[in-house]
Order: sequence, then C-alpha cells, then structure tokens
Amino acid sequence: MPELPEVSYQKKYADATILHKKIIAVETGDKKIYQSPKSDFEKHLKNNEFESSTRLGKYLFLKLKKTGVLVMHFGMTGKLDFYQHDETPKYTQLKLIFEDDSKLAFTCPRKFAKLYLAESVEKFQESHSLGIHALAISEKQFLDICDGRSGTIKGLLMNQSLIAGIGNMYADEVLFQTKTHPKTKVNNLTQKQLKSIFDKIGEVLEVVKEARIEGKRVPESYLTRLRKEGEGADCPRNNGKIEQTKVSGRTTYFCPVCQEEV
DNA sequence: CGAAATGTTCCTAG
DNA sequence: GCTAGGAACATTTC
Repeated sequence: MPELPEVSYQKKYADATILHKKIIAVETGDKKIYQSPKSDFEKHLKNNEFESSTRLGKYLFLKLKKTGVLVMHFGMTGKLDFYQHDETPKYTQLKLIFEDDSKLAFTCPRKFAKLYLAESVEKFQESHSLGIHALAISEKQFLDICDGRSGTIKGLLMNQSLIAGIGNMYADEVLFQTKTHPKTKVNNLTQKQLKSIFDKIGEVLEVVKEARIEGKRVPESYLTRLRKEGEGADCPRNNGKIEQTKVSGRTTYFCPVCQEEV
C-alpha cells in the first residue's frame, strides 16, 4: 500500500474508523517494525486516543490527544485493518483495542513497514529529511529542485528527500503521460518539458488517488494498469509494445515509441 | 524452483 | 555532495 495515493486511502480509512476512540490495550509485533522501544509505544498509546490524521508523502501521521504523533510507513505491504470480531488478522504487527471493543491491526507480511513516535509532523519531516509533499509542491519549487541535477528524471521523481510521495509505479506513469524516457537526464530536459512533468505529477496523483479512494480502476490511458502484464503489453496509445528496464535500481515500464530515448 | 513485487537503507565506486 | 548499481531486508505470488 505504498505510494501517496494508497496512503491517502489509508488516511481515509483511519479517519472513518478510529478517531476519538479510547485505546484500552496495545499489542506489539516484530521488533524490527518499531523505530523506538516497543515499551514506548505501549506507554504512549494506551489510554490515549487519535485526534486527527495527516499525510506527508508516503507517511501517515496519527495525532494523539495527549502528546505526540504515531507515524506509519507502509513499506511495500503494510495496511490497516479495522474489525470487530475476535480473530487477529494474519501478519499483524500492531494491534490496538478500543473502548468499544473494536480493533485496529497494522499488518505487514513483508515487514518493510515502520512505525515511529514523533513530537510533531514538522519535526519528523525535518529529522527524516523528507521533501515537499508531492501534491503541495509549486511549479517554481519543482523547477528549483530540477535545477543543476545530473541524474535521471525517474531517480529525481522517486527521491523522497526532494519530493515526498512518488514511488516506482507513479514515476513511470508520470513519465509515460509526458512521453519522457525514464532514463532522460534532468539537465537534458527543457523548461517546457519540466513544466509538463510538473503538471502531470499533480494530475496523475490526483487521478489515482481518487481511483483508490473510490475503489475504481485507473483510466484506460494509464500505463499503471499494464504493469502486471509486463513486457509485450500493448501501449495504451497503440504505438508499440511496453518494454521493461531498470532505472535507479527499480523495474521500469515504458513505451519505446512514445517515450523516445534522447 | 527462481524471480519479482508499490520501499528504504547501506555500501561501493566514480 | 551527488549519482548509479547492487545487496539486504521477509514473504507471497506467479
């Protein structure tokens, strides 16, 4: 459940289920998930309640009524599961039991997720050198970030310390929508191309976010939905066959006809 | 059986 | 400091 649109879905889910309910019990799982001692989590969460939630990049922040914030990073496979029965879900790493006997499980089979306790969203952003939230960035901020960079555009889009929230799938989508080859060096892109990439970041994330929240599919014109078909799938614009390569160490899908290499 | 999977971090090397 | 590439992490799924 990892990139910004999926985290938006988790935020909506949390808002609809767990706010303003007293936590009466806390059960913790694998130590590697916890970025502070597990006893701290138990101490801070028990007899407390969540007041509100915020999202920054791929992180979800749950503000506690007493003090501080519970910070969630979903890794590749983390998600929230709210339920009222007695069976603890598989792969539960954190379980909270509320006063009304409802429960929240934070599950993660691959255990790449992380949980933190922080004083505030701002302090966490600073101490983890998180960049600007991908849906809050201005065109000028984006152009400033691009200025003087020598790496690939895909690497830049996925760099969380520059822009927070874009991962492998939606970096590919933005570059497909702007007909940019993922290996293009940032300093070889014109201002006009960069502006178009900026526009599509907002558009792609909004469109996918809506789709995730509403439980709808992403548009037919999107590359995202072809990822599972892999190489050889037809380009949504009927221009060629989708190819696969590696950029910045990640599996990258693109259409060699639409996204010509420079 | 082997490979790959929406992420981050750490290491090496240029 | 920036960037690329690879490995590691742990488990499921194809």
